[in-house]
Amino acid sequence: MGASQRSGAVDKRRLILDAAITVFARQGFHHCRVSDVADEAGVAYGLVYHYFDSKEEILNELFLERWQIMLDAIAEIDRLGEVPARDKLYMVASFIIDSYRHQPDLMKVIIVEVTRAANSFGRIHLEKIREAYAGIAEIVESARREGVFKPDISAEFAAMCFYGAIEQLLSGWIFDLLPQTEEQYEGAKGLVVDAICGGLEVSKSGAQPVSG
Amino acid sequence: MGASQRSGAVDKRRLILDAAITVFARQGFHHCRVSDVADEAGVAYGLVYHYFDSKEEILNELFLERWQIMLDAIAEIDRLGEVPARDKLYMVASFIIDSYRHQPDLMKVIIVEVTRAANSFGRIHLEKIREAYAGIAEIVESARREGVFKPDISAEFAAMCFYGAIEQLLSGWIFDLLPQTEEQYEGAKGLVVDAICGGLEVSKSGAQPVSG
Amino acid sequence: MGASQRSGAVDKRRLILDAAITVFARQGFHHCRVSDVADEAGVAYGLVYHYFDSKEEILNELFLERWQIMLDAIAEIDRLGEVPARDKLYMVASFIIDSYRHQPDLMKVIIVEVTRAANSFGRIHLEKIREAYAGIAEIVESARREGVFKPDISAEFAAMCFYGAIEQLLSGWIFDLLPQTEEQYEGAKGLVVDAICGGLEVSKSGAQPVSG
Amino acid sequence: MGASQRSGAVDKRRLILDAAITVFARQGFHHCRVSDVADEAGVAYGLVYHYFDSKEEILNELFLERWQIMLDAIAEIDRLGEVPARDKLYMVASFIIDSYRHQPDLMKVIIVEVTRAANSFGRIHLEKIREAYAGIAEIVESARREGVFKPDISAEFAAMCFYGAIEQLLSGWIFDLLPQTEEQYEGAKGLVVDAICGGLEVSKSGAQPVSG
DNA sequence: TATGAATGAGCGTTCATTCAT
DNA sequence: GATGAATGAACGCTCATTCAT
Repeated sequence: MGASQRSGAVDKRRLILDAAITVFARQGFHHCRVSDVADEAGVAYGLVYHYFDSKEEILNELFLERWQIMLDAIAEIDRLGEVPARDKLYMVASFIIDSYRHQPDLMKVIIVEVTRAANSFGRIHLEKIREAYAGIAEIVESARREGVFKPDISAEFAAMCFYGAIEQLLSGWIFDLLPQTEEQYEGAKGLVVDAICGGLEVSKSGAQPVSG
Repeated sequence: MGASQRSGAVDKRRLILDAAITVFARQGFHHCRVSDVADEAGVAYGLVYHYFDSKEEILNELFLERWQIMLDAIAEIDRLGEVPARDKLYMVASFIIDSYRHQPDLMKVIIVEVTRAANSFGRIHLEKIREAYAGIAEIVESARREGVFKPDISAEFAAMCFYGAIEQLLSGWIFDLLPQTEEQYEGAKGLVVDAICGGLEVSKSGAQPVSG
Repeated sequence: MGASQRSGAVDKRRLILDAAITVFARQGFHHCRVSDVADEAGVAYGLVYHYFDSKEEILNELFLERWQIMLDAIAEIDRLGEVPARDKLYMVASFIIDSYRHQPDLMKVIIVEVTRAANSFGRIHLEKIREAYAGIAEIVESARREGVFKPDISAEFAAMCFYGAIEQLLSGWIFDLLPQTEEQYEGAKGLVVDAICGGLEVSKSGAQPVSG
Repeated sequence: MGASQRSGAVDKRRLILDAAITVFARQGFHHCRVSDVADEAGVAYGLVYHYFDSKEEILNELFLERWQIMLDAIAEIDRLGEVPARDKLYMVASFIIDSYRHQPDLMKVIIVEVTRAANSFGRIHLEKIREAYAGIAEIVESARREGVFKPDISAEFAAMCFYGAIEQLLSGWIFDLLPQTEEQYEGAKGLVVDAICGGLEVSKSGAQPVSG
């Protein structure tokens, strides 16, 4: 943040963060050394400690930076007025999937090292993580109030299912359990919303096409 | 295997495995020492290495032991004849949630340290993990063939959503983001199936109550 | 020594000693485990401690057992009356080389792990080792007194050269730096005596053929 | 290599190597800890691993460093033109004995832990060790071709005897089996050459005094 | 005798972090 | 800012040895 930003100058801090994404994604946070990150960034590893207090702080920053963007996006989607819940959820799914599409390594790191590793140091981010679920829950809750979503499935519960399904898709891509093509990414957006909102079962009402 | 099994005799190997569950769950695999496991088991440090080749092997065994039981359960459910897909999925959800209910620490370890940590050593278990998804996918595929489930959502995709939703619920319990009561556990079984099969949206056909 | 010697019964103690020779020679004393010795002997490794106080004691016994035989042989050769010094030295060389020929592993262990490792635990055997040199020195000293050997080369010095040359030959065989055939072994006996007694240089007196 | 070389600055890498010589010689390679080396050098434990990959690498470097100097010396002596073989061998003996005189600990380490321990890791240095014998053998071979040395003792064999005799002398000094005075060292040079070249026996031709 | 489970001190190695330059 | 030498706590693993059976 406070790093030199003179035009033309290389932002070493950013360089290190980006290198960390690559290295954490490739080797895993616990299986890489600070020097691996420094090497990837092409800087002396002492410099890492000039910009960051610890190895964990790098991960923290990577997570917070990206996660906040998502929180903001969800909040913004949440604020949209006359948009149907299904469309809002499509936008959320879309945002998360596009995040992976554009920065697969970063999302891999966030999911593998933070989101699901919350028992160790990720615990400090639990509140932030919960915020995302809460944001999604609000979308669901609105729909419940409007009678569009079933009343017997709590918004919190529904939000967890929805987010869980998406994160599982990302995990599938991350670990090469699902095919990764542009079509898959794009199709997944609608399908996950269809699956969760419309359900897997064939129904009389049918699945309404998403307008997004 | 070759451990003493006379009634009354303590199986130290089992003791160590159980202690490992406790310690791995409490401190995380990477934040505990082998001596922590030995201490928890009340055995000498070296005995751990008498029974296991490495710290990782303990985790591997914990995972494989439990995961195989789940794979067998899914396979068995899959083989059931005239049972509706929704009921089968209920049984799967039920099995997984009960697994957590009865052995929360073990499931925490499996999810946090193996299932979602597949980028590091968990990688060696990817095939086993994939088998679970495949088992669920078969249930979905049958339902699709019978016209009960939508044809435009692939079985693999649906299985990922379904499993992801359940694992997210477990994560919610693990990290205290969702309330943990017997009612919650029990209710979650039906709700997650309702959510995924019937969808969140209110539909004409309505959500059929599960017969399980 | 005190082991059971009932006819037909296998002497486990001897079994362990022989296994130790094989294992120490193959892996080196420091790079093998007691269990390796037990495995080679086909006994439980607890039994090793029934017969020996420690791993080192096995080596000590192997050394002392064989070395004493050599000391006795040298002493006996030394005592021979009217035999020329060169013939006596031939007999010594012969004895040592035959020892290697018949028990290469044992001699390898003795040379590699004891004789030249005298800085660590081998130090306790220094006196025994010195005895061998002293025995050879006596043969040389007699020859000096009789005027057959040069007076300006002390017997101790000469003994060291003689023994060193032989041990080096054994090392050459042990480490495959010299060809190992029956002819080589046999020829070496005479050649090493020729070299040390007669010298490498061509002389008027010539090298007297050994009568042994 | 990259260590600070400004005058007055201490080369920690060299410091560690020298400390290792002292410690390896005193306690033996297998009976000392890396921390003993670090303590002796007065540096932190980790610094040893900053400069060396392992404990063994330190020994390897100590050996290779010194051994190469000896190989070069032998090669140079070998190349000398009109010098008699006996004088060349005197120079070789002289070089080795002086090596011990000036760096007894280093030579002790090399002989005890590498040269004669070639069955374990020393095996990797066998080729280097063999080179020394080959260098000496060339000197002998030249003498044989010129008719100065006996034709029936092969150069390789003679070289082994010669080197073995010298190493045995060093062993004698190392283990305090031979008196260590400047006179002893100096005298040994000529005596070992006399013994091997001229032989122990009194001959008509007599032992020519060495011109070195 | 014979077994091998049990013990625990010991050691090599790693690596996050500090700091002098 | 930038470097990388220096630090040392921590930890996984080994294995000689003991001991209950």
